[in-house]
Amino acid sequence: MASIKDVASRAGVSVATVSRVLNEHPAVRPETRTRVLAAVASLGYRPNAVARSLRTDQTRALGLVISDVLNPFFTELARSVEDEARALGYSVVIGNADEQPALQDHHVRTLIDRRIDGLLVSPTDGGSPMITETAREGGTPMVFVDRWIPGLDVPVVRTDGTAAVRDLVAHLHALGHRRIAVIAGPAATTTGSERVEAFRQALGEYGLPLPREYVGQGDFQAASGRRVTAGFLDLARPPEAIFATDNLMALGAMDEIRARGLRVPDDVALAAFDDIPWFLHTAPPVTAIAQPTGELGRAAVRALVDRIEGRTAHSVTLTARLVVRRSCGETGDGGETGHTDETERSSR
Amino acid sequence: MASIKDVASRAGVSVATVSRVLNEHPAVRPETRTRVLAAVASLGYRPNAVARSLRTDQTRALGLVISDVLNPFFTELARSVEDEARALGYSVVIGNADEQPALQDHHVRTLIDRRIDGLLVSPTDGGSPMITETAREGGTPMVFVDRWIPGLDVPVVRTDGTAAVRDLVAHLHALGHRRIAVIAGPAATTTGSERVEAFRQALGEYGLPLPREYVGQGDFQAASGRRVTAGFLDLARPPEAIFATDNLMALGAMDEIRARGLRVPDDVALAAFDDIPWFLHTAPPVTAIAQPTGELGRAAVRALVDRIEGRTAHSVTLTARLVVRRSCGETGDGGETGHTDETERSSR
DNA sequence: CCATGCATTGGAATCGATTACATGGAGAGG
DNA sequence: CCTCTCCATGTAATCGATTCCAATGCATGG
Repeated sequence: MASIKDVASRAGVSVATVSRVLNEHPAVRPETRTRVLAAVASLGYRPNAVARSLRTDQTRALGLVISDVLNPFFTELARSVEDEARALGYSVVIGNADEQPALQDHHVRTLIDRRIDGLLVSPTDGGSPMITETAREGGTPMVFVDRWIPGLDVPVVRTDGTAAVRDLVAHLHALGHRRIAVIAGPAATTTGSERVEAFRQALGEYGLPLPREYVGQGDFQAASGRRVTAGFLDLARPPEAIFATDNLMALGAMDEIRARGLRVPDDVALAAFDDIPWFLHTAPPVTAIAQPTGELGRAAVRALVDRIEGRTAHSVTLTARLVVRRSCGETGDGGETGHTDETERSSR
Repeated sequence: MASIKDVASRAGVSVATVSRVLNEHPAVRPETRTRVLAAVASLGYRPNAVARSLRTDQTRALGLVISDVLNPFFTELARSVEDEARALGYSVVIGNADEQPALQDHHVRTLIDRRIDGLLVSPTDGGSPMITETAREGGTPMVFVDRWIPGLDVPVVRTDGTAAVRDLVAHLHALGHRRIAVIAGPAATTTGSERVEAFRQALGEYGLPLPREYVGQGDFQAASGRRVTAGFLDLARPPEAIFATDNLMALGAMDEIRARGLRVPDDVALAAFDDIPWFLHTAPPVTAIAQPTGELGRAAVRALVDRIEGRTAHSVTLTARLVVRRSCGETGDGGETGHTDETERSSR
């Protein structure tokens, strides 16, 4: 592959001049500039980003360490992150932690070794040493997205779901449900604990209890949703409604309910945190709390790039909203009004 | 961040010795080795991958340019690619082409500028100049996955779906469907044309025609599936069954069918290419042709790494299989036997 | 006519590693 | 006791860019 030296000798100038042309330095005679550009074109020369990075100490790449790529929520997040990053001139290197702290650390370490300019993380656990350390040292700019680790001086871009959770409880209550259970995420993650907490509080506002046996411990994966749901359905007094704190666990819950020959919402109502296009097409369509995922990803990138480029980054909190479909029962007004605008979403 | 020089002076040796220790060069006295390792640990030194890459001319990173990350098929592919790459000591840099040739070229160019060791592509179009050029020059090892561009000397790792398509047609025929339409993908992609061709041929074996108006042109996105389906349903003699050549277009088809108040499979039967966990949970569960996605990704990485490391890479062709559910109608034997083993899949 | 200044350009150091080659010392063999 | 090896280590070149500083040339003004 042609290097800057080849271009220089082809154009009859020094490498310094070639570099200046390429970096649009003003002090280059137009005629020289043309000659250099011609040499560049004829050789098909492309600057070596590795060499440039070494010299300038910036890679124009961002790292994104995600909890689980197979979860459509994170897929969409990753996509919007990449979009915004590209718009700002950065590439994205993704690492999939698969909800495993060890894998997460591996990716963080690898990314830092590669000297990415900044790191976007939705932490899998509550206090990975690798992450807390890089946050403390402040060598690599970092921003948390979706989930975060308390007590660190790192901007957080996340969604507040408390209002939506309250709306959901109101919805369930209005439909007559009183015994409501929740499938929790890992307590070590903020989203895992916050959602349950918001739910417990909202139930309290309606004078509803959240007994211990109605809180099942999941891990944000479908299998755990199924296991927890099995436990609920085996209770002497099984719940009338189940709230899964993420979409994959809701999927597992549907599996288990269906496997027992029960029906949603007739036998058990079901709702989920994190809306995804597919929820429109399940039987029945699932009532879910929707995060502004695209905006979340874009805001996270902007915050990170602010930090990288020396501006002050601010935390951002967006709000989730309830999308009522049919998995909790029919409301008086017929539930969802029409399919048309919802379809727009799944078709992007 | 500490550099190799810092380690050297801390350990009282030269940088060469430090480098030898780090690269497990045998000619280092054990005592020296210990001293260096101690310095490394006390400084928390990590080698700068950028500098190393510049010198060794390898980045230990693979590029993956994917047609559409939001498509669960490609998400799963990306995940398995990352898994296998990590196992072999490589990182993966993903680029999402979003079915746009221009975006695809942008990513290919950026990745090559970053001097990735090899490139995995599922081409969006039939002959991007950027891709054909890099394939011809042979500078960066390349492997096609899922889709490919004919006429290039590039290994291809793909799935052969002709047998599964034939099974599908047999299934539809057995259920009494005779007027069967297909939603095609972009003709410029191999998967777009092959699937339709296999379908046409299988229909022929049953003496069924595939009239022009029963072939709708889609682009692998949900919206196009919806549009094409609308066209089908507006025909004087609408088809009894629709075969969508990818999962997103099947989703769009379901949208349109449902929006018209029609039912699957009673009014129109539906089948899709590419199985995904969600198809189990739609109403009704969708009959689909499943690719061995994980194996596809892993085989692609192995082929690419073979090429990178100087071994000869071989093309790989895996076979798809039909997964019968209920969206084409009930078979005599009751269709799917049970939910249990299928559930395993969605729970991974 | 000379000093000054500006516009261009080149030389060379530098980023952080790897590695060929040189060097010095110790032990072995004669 | 000298020389030849071999082992361990250091010196320095190198990868491909960027950028500071110096040098050159030409024009302008006094």
